[in-house]
Amino acid sequence: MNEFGNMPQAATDKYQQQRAQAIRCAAAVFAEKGFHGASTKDIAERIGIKQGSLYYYFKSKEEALGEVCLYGIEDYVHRMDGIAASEQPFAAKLLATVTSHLSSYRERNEALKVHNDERLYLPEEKRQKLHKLGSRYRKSLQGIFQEGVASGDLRDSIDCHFAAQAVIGICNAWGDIIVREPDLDIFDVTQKCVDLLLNGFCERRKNTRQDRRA
Amino acid sequence: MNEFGNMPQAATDKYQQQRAQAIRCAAAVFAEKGFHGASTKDIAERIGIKQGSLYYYFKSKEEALGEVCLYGIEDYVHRMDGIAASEQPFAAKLLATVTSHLSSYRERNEALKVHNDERLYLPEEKRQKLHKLGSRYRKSLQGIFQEGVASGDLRDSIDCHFAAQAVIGICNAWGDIIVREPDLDIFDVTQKCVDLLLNGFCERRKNTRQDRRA
DNA sequence: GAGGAATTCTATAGATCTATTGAATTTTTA
DNA sequence: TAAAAATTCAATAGATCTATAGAATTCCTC
Repeated sequence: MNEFGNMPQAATDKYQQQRAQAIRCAAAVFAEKGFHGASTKDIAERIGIKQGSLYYYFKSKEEALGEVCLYGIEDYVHRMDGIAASEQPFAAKLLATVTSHLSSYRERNEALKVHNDERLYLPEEKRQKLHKLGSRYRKSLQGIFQEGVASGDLRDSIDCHFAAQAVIGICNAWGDIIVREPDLDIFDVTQKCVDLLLNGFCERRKNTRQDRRA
Repeated sequence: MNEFGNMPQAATDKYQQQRAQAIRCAAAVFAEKGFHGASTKDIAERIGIKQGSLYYYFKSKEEALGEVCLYGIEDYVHRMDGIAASEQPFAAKLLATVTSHLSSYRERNEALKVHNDERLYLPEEKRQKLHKLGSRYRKSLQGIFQEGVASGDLRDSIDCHFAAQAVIGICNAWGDIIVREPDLDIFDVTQKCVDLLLNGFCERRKNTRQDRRA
């Protein structure tokens, strides 16, 4: 105990590292059992400490959930910012986006799953914060499509909102599969995904502009 | 009480109807709070009975979850069987599939959500049964794509497994949105979805075969 | 290695929650 | 309408689970 009781020493490096480890453990447990199905005992055991000690790192179970959710998406939201701001042609941005999204599933699949499935159990304020991050992601993606239309790479009849959500849907569906099947090649899936988005599945007489570029 | 204790009278029509109503209430509560987050008291209150009375309709909370999950997908799996077996051209089957999938979200969104998010908390046997239904759905959809390739409507370079999962991903993403936004027109979303799948988003010089048919 | 700071532990209060049991009530049947 | 069947209820055992408090232990620094 220290002069303030058992308050954590948020300033120290060691504390922050151990907390980060605790967040990853919590992610694994929440991903497996869900927020309400996972007990603080489960999480503590995964970390290798006793149940009560968990509260040295988190004020509550809910706070732990918040940290896991944030950890799950902060990374790929930031990568998305970079892609959207970069000076690449449309097709390259789309490819980078899909690769990034699918890679997130490999790297942080547990935390990402928790974010997708459990964030609604967070208190309003925290949920709002995550919602804003998600919106930023969707808007960036939608912006990429709008640029594609403006540059003439895409048909001007397409609905960019629909397109962005469709991409997210495909990436989430295949993200789950990628997690289940570790031998799957992300780049291979990415290629198929981009091919669908650009060209569709329909038989074609003539090569498209994209095909000729490749 | 009857001669067998308080056993439910599974044979009677009234019992089956009330049980069906209980399943729909359970679906709503599970959808809102998740399986572990929802208590039997919550479910009973939604039905309008006391907590203990719930066990007249379900052997356990887990059984209730199983019934909700089944209710969530049985309908659209069966509709899918019908579509796959029908004698329509490829594009019509694809359109029917997407419409059916999106409509399921409107009609049974709570149970469907529960199936998607909570079925992993079911005991092995029940989960297997649902998994088989899901597989049947995926295989039917994949089969439709294979027919499309065989008939020349689709490029023979496409990966039908990828295609089927992509369709499911898009439908799930847009299904969620459709539930949140009641004013959205399902047919409009369906059209955009099929257009993406057939033609992609890319600018095109020549009309495709599908376009000319329309 | 002594003293203070940081970390973990034990123990527990108090609030759930599931499932069971037998009684009470309502509905149906004769 | 009275008996029988079906449905609901109240009460509770027993097993959780979260969060707290203060003691015990480990770690670091001088």
